[in-house]
Amino acid sequence: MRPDEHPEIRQLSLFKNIAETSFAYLMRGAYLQTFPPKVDLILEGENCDFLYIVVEGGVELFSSWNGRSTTMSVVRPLSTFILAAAVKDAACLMSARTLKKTRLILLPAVDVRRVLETDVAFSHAVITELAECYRGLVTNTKNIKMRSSFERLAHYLLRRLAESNSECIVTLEIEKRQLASYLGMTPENLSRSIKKLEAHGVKTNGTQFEITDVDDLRKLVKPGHVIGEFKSSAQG
Amino acid sequence: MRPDEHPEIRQLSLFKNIAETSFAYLMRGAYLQTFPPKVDLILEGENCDFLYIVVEGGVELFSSWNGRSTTMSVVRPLSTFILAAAVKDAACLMSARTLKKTRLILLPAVDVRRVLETDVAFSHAVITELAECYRGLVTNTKNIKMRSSFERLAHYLLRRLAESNSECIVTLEIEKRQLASYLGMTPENLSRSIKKLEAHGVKTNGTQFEITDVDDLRKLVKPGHVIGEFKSSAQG
DNA sequence: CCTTCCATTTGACAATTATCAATTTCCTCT
DNA sequence: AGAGGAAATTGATAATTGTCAAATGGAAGG
Repeated sequence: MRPDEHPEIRQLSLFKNIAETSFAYLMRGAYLQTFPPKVDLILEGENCDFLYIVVEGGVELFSSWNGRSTTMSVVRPLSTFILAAAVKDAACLMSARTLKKTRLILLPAVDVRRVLETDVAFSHAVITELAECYRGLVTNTKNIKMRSSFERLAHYLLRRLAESNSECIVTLEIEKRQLASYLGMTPENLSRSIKKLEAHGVKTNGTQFEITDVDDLRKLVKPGHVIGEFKSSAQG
Repeated sequence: MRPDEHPEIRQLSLFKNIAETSFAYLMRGAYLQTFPPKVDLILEGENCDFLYIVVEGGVELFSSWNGRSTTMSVVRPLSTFILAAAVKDAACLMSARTLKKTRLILLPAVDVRRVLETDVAFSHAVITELAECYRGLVTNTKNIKMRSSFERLAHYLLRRLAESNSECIVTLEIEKRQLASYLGMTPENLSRSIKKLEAHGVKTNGTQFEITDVDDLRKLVKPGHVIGEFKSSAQG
């Protein structure tokens, strides 16, 4: 891939401060590839050969066991995923599939580990990234263990609202059954929870959510204090 | 603290390969301190001033929200905790308290970040450590989301059995209510689950568990394939 | 040795969440 | 536009998990 093909990825926190030669080295071995929707990219248990960058589209990280399956995270542009496995040269703990048509950059994990050895700035960026992924997951785990599914939905909406430009509109960017899986509930119960939200200042219409009474939602979520900062996603 | 006072900590993967001067620098600012049981060490939300090393005893990492509380991890000697917050100079996402009389080494987080800037070997060790913590938490999250509380208990026992020297004996090193919280269930339900285990090749006596039929347990846990590697704990 | 306290256990019950089946709605493809 | 298929919703029911209260047991301290 030509390094200048997607100049925006140079701005990723992982690459922003690394040496030009390091970046060029990484780009030399990089693929740019476009995948259709619902394509499996990674099967958990397999060794991790690439660090992935989502340039366009979206990728779902999920896990399956014994007939069950759960969405761990949804990765949007521009971000990387499966960094932890790539640097450790270890088996992936999550599977990955495209949500829709998706453009990805694949960096060979060997190259990543190689640059890690030579570029201190890259090491530091990886440390920061991993620490953020870890802390995102900590918040996630706290959510799952301490909040009910209804509260998790409310929390999710507030988080999305904080990320959005709008004062009161949140538009889901994933299907509801994937949201349900991410939140650790069934699609049926998500449906019922969404209905219950109407009693708490949220009007819904398909994938659109209008928060008419933020304070009411906040009463459910009780953010700020400790548990859930409004950012982070965790996709190491 | 005298660097030679606890030579074993030099063998921690975090410090094993760092320069002598780096290690000495870290030790120069280090405290060695002994705490009684049930002492609060960290309150989540507060900024993180130290990287902690458990030399003796045990520390519980937990989180509280809205009257609820959950054990996130139990840290045993010799390990560090709260690394992610320390390197990021960020607020702690978990609280910490001693389980029993505990001897800790406190490394000022500023010193840790300082050495990070100068010692490449330390950077690499931190990367590995953070990646492992992250992956531990991923496994944890998968457990909580895909297994029932009874299955989580069975999984926990097998994990502890794998760590132990014994062929068939597992001795709990934490109180049952803490185990319950760690596993995401109530003490009452843990009690009932332990009883249910007797039908699956486990004899119990207080904190002692004798696994008389490992295969039966394995049938419940279905390990190996993907979900749960038998190590890791996650205490970034 | 006894007392006291607290963890654990047990039982009854309630709340939450999942499952199954049947529609309905929405999206895509022709 | 219409048909087909998948997603979402709804209702009924079951399973899991949590809550409350009481009884038991074990460990620490006098």
